[in-house]
Amino acid sequence: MSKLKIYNSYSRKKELFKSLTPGHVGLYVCGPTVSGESHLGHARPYITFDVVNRYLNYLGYKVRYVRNITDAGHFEEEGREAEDKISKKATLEKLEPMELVQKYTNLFHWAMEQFNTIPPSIEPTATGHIVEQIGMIEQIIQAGYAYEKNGSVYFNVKKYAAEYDYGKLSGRVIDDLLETTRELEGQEEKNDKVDFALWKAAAPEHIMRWKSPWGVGFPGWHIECSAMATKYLGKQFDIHGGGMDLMFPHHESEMAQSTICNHVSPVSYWMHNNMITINGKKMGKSYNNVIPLTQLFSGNHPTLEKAYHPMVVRFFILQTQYRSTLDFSNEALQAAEKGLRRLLDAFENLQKIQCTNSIAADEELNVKVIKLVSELDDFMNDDFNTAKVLANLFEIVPVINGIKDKTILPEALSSETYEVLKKQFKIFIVDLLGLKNFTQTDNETLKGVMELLIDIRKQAKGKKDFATSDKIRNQLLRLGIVVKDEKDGGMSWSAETL
RNA sequence: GGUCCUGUGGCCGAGUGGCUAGGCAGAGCUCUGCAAAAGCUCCCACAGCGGUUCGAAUCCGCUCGGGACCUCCA
Repeated sequence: MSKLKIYNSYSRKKELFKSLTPGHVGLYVCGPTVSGESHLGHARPYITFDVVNRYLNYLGYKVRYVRNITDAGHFEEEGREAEDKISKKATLEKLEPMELVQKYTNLFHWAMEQFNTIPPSIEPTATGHIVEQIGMIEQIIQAGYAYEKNGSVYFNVKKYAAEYDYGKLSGRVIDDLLETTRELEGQEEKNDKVDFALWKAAAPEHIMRWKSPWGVGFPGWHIECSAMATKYLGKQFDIHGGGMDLMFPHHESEMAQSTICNHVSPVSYWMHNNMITINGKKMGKSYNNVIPLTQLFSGNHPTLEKAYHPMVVRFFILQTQYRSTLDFSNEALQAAEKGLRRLLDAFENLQKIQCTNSIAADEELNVKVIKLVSELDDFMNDDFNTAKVLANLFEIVPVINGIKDKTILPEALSSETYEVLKKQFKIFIVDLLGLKNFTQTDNETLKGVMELLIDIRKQAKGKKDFATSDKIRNQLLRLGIVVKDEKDGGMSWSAETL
């Protein structure tokens, strides 16, 4: 079998994965800023790295998965507003900052549950780690790579870049950065425009504020990840994940801070997921084109033709390799919905197939199926190519359906093949891709009612009373319940969970 | 303006130089009381122009288009 390879943004190559501590993996993923509601774009990294987490577990690693909650608030362009995003919104909504943060944290957790993501092992908050952040800043100052100005502390990027490879991760050249013509306010404090804040002095109206050796203020954006990753994963850890848009300046700066404090480059493998686009443009608040998750699930948004179940969204995201952009459209989401339903139906039908013959009657088909299944691991090992995994699963779907419809004899495949099929389908669909049925069939009352209706319909059909049987089917359809006549005279039903 | 990425059939998307990706939609057929579902078949595309090669969607160059980052951003 192949071995896991991960595309490392730092080297821009796929590299064989080797964990620092045998049997263990440290995984850090940049979490949400809880100053507002999560949108579709945010869903991608959390679903992507959920699969990474699941797969590493499947490979037998004990994973410590750390994903932070940024609740301290970053600044609007430094100095421009003299208050951070969270405190500003709090005033508008007449809420306590922590009340606001709590609200969006809860909403985020709810959405993650809807997506069937496994919670991280540790979910540290920025506000809970002010002490560690201050400690790190002090170390950087002592090492001579930061300076204090009017109660704020800045990182000396030029000095760092002279000795280390600042810019390599994001493919940036310091000289180019210096030439950037963009004029920002509040830059005059910095010795150099490429320097970034480690600590910012808080203006009087700034609500979120902490005491520090440099006065009352709040931490810079990048330092929280350095502090929390170091605290929970150590000076060096295996994988750091996040969206591509965080590569610069966030991850670049994070790497610089950690390198100075810990005397070693912190991360073995940097992983970055690509963006979700809408009409070709990145979904982001600056573009005013975001679709909040609550609205995506409810369908209550001008661009949405209908509601999309979280499982459909998850499937939609996994149908693409995580390093490619993924374009949102109603058409694409609806295609995903149909595809997912077909896959899950086949998965369910697979469980029902019974077969005991040890020799496959159709050797060619048997070999083909075994090949398709055995490739699944290779695809995951190739930088988590869930798109290819799904493609192979879909290639097996007609075989399963054919057996169910008796156009293919169950004996075509050997019992051993069925065992492998059932086992691997369960592992990949349920355990690794985290997909689950999104139709409702476990409500006991509904079940009872449906049993009755199906019984009546069967009787009607038996008497060729098609008016009655069609009435039942059509009325139920209007309620979102689909009744299907099976080949053997039986009837099945499924209902939307909405 | 700088740096980087990208352009695949009606839509979404895999693609390691040679072999049908896959999903959805569309057409036909089979099954069915009719549907739905399912199965089979068809639609065999790689922005354009050059080049390298026995052979290129895949490598190189140019042109055109799209995007990301350089500022908060998943």
